[in-house]
Amino acid sequence: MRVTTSFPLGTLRDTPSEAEIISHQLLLKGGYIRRINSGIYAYMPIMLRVIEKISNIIRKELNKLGCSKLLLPQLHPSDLWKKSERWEGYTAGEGIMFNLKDRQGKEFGLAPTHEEVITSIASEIINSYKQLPLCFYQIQTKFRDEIRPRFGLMRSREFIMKDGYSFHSSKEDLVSFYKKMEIAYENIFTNCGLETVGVDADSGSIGGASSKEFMVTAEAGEDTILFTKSGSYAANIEKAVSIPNEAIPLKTKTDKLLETPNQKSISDICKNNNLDPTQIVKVVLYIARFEDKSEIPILTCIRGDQNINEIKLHNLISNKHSSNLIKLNKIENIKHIEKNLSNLPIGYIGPDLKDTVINKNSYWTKTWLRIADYSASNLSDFISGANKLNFHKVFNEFSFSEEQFLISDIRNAKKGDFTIKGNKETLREKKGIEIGHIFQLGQKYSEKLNASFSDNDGKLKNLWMGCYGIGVTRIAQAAIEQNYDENGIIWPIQISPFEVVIIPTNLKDPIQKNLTEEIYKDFKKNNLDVLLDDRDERAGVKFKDADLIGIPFQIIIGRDSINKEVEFLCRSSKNKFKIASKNLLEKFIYESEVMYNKKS
RNA sequence: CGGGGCGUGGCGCAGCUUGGUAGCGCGGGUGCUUUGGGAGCACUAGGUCGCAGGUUCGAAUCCUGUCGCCCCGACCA
Repeated sequence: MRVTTSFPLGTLRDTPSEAEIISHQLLLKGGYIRRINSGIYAYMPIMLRVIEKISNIIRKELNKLGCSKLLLPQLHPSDLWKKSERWEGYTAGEGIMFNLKDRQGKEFGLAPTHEEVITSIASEIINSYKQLPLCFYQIQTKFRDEIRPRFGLMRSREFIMKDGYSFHSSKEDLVSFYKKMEIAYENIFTNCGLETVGVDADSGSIGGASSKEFMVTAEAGEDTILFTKSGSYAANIEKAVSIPNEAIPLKTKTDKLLETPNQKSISDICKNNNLDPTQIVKVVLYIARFEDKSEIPILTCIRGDQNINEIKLHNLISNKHSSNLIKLNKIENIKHIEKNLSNLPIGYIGPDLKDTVINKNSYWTKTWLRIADYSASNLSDFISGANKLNFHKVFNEFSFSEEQFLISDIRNAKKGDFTIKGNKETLREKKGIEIGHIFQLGQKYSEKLNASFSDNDGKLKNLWMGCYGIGVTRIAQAAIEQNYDENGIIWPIQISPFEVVIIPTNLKDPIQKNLTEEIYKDFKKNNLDVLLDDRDERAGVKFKDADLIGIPFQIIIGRDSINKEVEFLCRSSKNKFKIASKNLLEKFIYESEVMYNKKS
């Protein structure tokens, strides 16, 4: 490609002020993307080449696994989503699905994901176990009306994703395919030149049993991952389990009230009464709203030094209830409290808070769903709220009985905790960017959408499903977050828009011009990804742009042209040397092979 | 949704406090010089100052409303 005739660069001299993180700044400054609206970007020609490289790597690996590529519609009729019972949750309130009506008044959603559509198709074309397993995938734009789009392509409202869906006749087959997919994913990310970590993950609103996320570790990441040094354990903090530090036993052994005026926080109580946070049980109230419009008040207990993991809590409540849990809010809004609760001593609530505080005329369920984390239920002597303003209470031999409490893990694991593996390893913490996620969905969608097949025993059974996502545009940005320097991007060669850029320093010199053309044609003839910066610009401008856009190799054609010599420069190592032009092609092929193999 | 910030030419910004009809740097165009790390000089094009009201002889500037964007949080997978 020639910059002047077919490949305009569009680099910027100043960084647009909207960009906060380095990868976003470099994408904008390098002319890769342009913002059209909040979370909506145009991919410029140079960006599209990166996207296509990533797509090709994905396609090769998935085809090896026997997956078939297809393309599904993006406009989905609401009835499909109503069948899976996700329409309300995805459109109402803070749902993320853009939705609209056609001229007939029929409702549609703009696809954030494709489980419904693919399951509906699979149910039509799969009749027999003999057709299984099958895996379909597509690479396509997804739409999500994010509450807060940010960081460029990291969390945008329109983004390109590879999503794949597999169908199986048994759970065992699903599990074995899932494991193959896990390896395929590792290959894909390695082939993209990325360093990733696989972690146990929450399966979220997609649903399903087992799930694993692939993370690019980077400071700018929005997820927190907990892991051990040895690699024996790695999980997203949303899912991570651990053993908290030991509690300090409470000395006071008698039931009594503790006057604690204006001591609403754990730290206040500890400071004023010479207590340790591990001697306190913290009670947090929530209200859970379900798809069927019912609302259940939740009372949670956890040890004072620990924090509630609302995702675990969400999943726990969701599993205990037949309708979908749409929203879980802390009870802290004064208007809500006044409307539904009476005599609630905020800041002084204990695990034995009476059901009678819930107003008779409230539309909430009239009993608390009481949930205790293990860290609380393991305590029998502790301090907690006395359910009386300005008083706490010593609880002595209190029992979190299973009749009254749902006892479970609803705690946030944190760095420094011991793992549950019993090997005395402690957890470390890093930020990560989620670029891939694989799920064992099970039969959730095949049941709801009635997708069944005849098994070899002649019985009609529901399909077993897996689903597998990769954020294509997110990979591109994550790769930059992992590979840049003060001059710009340093692409891994596997996903770089070009493998090499030719920079003639003075095209007015006929000797340089001729040599440039000679070399460019030679590279083209050998099917190499080569960009020729044939602009009538000063050399410095072209050097700056070449560094900024981050092509891994640069060929500089200058004064030494007279001797048929050029310079060959490696963007990442900054190594630069002179070479006779007749040896250039061979040298380049060798060096690029080394670079490809180094990471893949 | 809560908190903070910002909307002035393609990009980055100043001007606003104290109203007088818009400016700087980069970028664009033309010419000459220059030519290995974002060149110099000269000329030049380009903006109804987010939008709508209001105050005033006069509004980028003051007032009211509104829209949008960015950041932090809530939330979300």
